[in-house]
Amino acid sequence: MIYSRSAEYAIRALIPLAELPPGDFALVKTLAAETGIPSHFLAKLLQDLARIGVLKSTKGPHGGFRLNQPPEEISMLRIVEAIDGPGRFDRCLGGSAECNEKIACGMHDAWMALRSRIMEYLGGTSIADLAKALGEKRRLLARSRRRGSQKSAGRA
Amino acid sequence: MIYSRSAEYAIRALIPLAELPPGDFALVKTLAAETGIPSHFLAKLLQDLARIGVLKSTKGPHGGFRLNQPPEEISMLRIVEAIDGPGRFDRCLGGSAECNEKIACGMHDAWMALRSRIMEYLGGTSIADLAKALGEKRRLLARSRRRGSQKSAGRA
DNA sequence: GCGATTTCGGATAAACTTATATTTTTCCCT
DNA sequence: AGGGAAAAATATAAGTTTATCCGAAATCGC
Repeated sequence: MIYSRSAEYAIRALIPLAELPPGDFALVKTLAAETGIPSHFLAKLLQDLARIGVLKSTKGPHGGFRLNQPPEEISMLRIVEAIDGPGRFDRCLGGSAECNEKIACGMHDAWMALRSRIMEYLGGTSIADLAKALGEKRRLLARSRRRGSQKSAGRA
Repeated sequence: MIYSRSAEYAIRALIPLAELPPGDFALVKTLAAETGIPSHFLAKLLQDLARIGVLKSTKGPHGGFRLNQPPEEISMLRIVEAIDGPGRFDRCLGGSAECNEKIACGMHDAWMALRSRIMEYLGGTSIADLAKALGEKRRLLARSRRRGSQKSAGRA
């Protein structure tokens, strides 16, 4: 995997949050049920995201979590760095702590190319993008299910 | 990181093995000293690689480890799969155990594109490639370290 | 203010990865 | 055959990630 499971959870939970009517709060319990993530664990992750300003939390009745900024402005990279710590992709595949042109490492150049691909993707994809892609996919699936056979496809 | 530290160690240790005169055995202790990898831990990794046939080991005096096949035929992917287990990149970034066209996942398509890049790199790069790239880099560094006297002669 | 609801934060623990130490087995050489 | 060298196997420990639990603090409705 490219990032930790924790980061994966965080990103996954942000999508339903992005689909919420702006301003609405969601309960951790609800998000956990929707995504299948252990709720207490998710709570901690969301707290971390609240701490860095991505989410807003309120306690008490009608409380919960909501986005604290437009989903377009939240990149996957930001979440990965918040959860896994920064510099996750800085270390060269060869292992040198800091690999550069001045260090003997046969992987450096190829890794940098691949790395930039990864960073482009993570940095260039926002939660809004993910939510939108998911919505389209859901529509597509619903349509093909209506139109196609009654035979149900395998569930996961 | 893209793969585990264990896999990183294994790949790193294979490079000096590939640079050895064909047939020669290297001691774990020597490899560990050269690469800076904890020797006992490296021993375990090399044992794993011997088990899957990438390395050949012999005990006793003049024993040690050597490649069991040409380094051109050992891809990084093979090592990563041997050490980290197969399917490390099968899981979609969104978390679905098996993500495909039939499952609602907003990341699937983008991830598949990125994933194929990664697989291409890991699958397409052999230990021989790494050793060669490293050798070239070492030569280049040595030359530029002898700097001062003349501008680079432009020879390859 | 009071009680209900809900997050927050700390403590704990299970699982996995990484690392080390020790013993056993195998093999070569004399 | 016997002694020594080296990997193999096993056990243990440390560290990190993942997961769970619980009490405290905050907020709301009354």
